[in-house]
Amino acid sequence: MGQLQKSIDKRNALIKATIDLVNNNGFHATSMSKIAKMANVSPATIYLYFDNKQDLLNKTYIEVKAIYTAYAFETYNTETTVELGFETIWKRIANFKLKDSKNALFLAQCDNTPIIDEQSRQLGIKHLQPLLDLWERGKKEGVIKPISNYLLYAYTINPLSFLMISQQRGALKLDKTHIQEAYTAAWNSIKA
Amino acid sequence: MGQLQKSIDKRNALIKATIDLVNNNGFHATSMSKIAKMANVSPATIYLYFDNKQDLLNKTYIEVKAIYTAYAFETYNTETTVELGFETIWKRIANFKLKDSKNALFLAQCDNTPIIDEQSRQLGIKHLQPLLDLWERGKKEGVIKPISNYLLYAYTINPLSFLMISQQRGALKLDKTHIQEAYTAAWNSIKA
DNA sequence: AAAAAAAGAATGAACATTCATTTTTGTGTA
DNA sequence: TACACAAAAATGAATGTTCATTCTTTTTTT
Repeated sequence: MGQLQKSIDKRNALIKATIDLVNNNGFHATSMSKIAKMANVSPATIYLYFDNKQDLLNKTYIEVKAIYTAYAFETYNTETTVELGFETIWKRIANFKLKDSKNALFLAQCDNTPIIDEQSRQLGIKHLQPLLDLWERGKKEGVIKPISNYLLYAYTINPLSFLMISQQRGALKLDKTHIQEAYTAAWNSIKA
Repeated sequence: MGQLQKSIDKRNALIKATIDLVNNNGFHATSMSKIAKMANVSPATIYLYFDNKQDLLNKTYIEVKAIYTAYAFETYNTETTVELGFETIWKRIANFKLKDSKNALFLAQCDNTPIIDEQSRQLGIKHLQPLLDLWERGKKEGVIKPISNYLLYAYTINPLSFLMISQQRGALKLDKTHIQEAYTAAWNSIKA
């Protein structure tokens, strides 16, 4: 294991610790010392990898967002029909939120609070471009209602965050049947 | 203006300041001194009205939630049809989120982070009971899909939070047309 | 003039960040 | 291979600040 690998491991440990602690206590109750302790590192070492606490949070957000969207679009092929393409992406996203709920919870928290820099937030949005493109095509083909992408997102993708948080809090147990029901509800709300 | 009135004014000022500061900076960056300053009060005075910072936040949450649900159900009449009843409640909620976006934003932030005590969160959920009752009736009458209340909430009410946050961030300008489109999408996703 | 409410200053803990050293790593030389 | 040694990485302790909360005194109310 070379030097570079070791550095990457340490960086990853810091990011993982940040996600865990922010998920459980929120950003405000997560100190640099706690992050350092959980990553088995000295507090001072964090500053070799990140400028400061805010920078650590922003970079963590961007990385998690990238993991999320890479997963979401992995099986998506731009050549398919709009309906099938949408189902493919939607189900990947649903799957991600259930399987990788730590990362999903972290994103939900960042997206609903002012803890992330606006610049990092904008950067995160760009990753969703393939889905926006698909929706534009769907509207042109008359398969999807001619409404704004914000409404499309609000009624198809965003509800998954709510369900994931509910499940995380133990209020709800989602299985394959629920996922299919949820997909049907999502598609019904936006199909032309 | 008697003593009691004066106390209530001060308490209200503290709650208002808490909402404003948490909305703009998040809970972690909101200090008791700043809250006191914004409410024109000494930091020590806060402790005459609230046990501590967490208590202040919990009580603020409960109060805002009560304002929200009082508004949501104000024009609702349990005697109407499920469809009309749902439309009535949904549009009141939409209206609240647009007109009283400060309070709505505060609730969204509390509902998506661990800053609120679980006990206060549970208390807040109880306020929605009339809507849950309506949904149960709708399922019995076969007007609404036989799916869990979590799914019903996720696809009808929760998207409004996303739209409100997007509007708040200046990414979106919602008008009456959008509201009607959003309502149609919401209803389409849950109607039997 | 007693009681209640409010105030500002004080306190001690916790925090983000920096600093002075120590440890580890990589490299050129025998 | 073994060693010296410079550069890089990592550390624990120190720093100065900020914070929630409390304490003592002052102001207001009855």
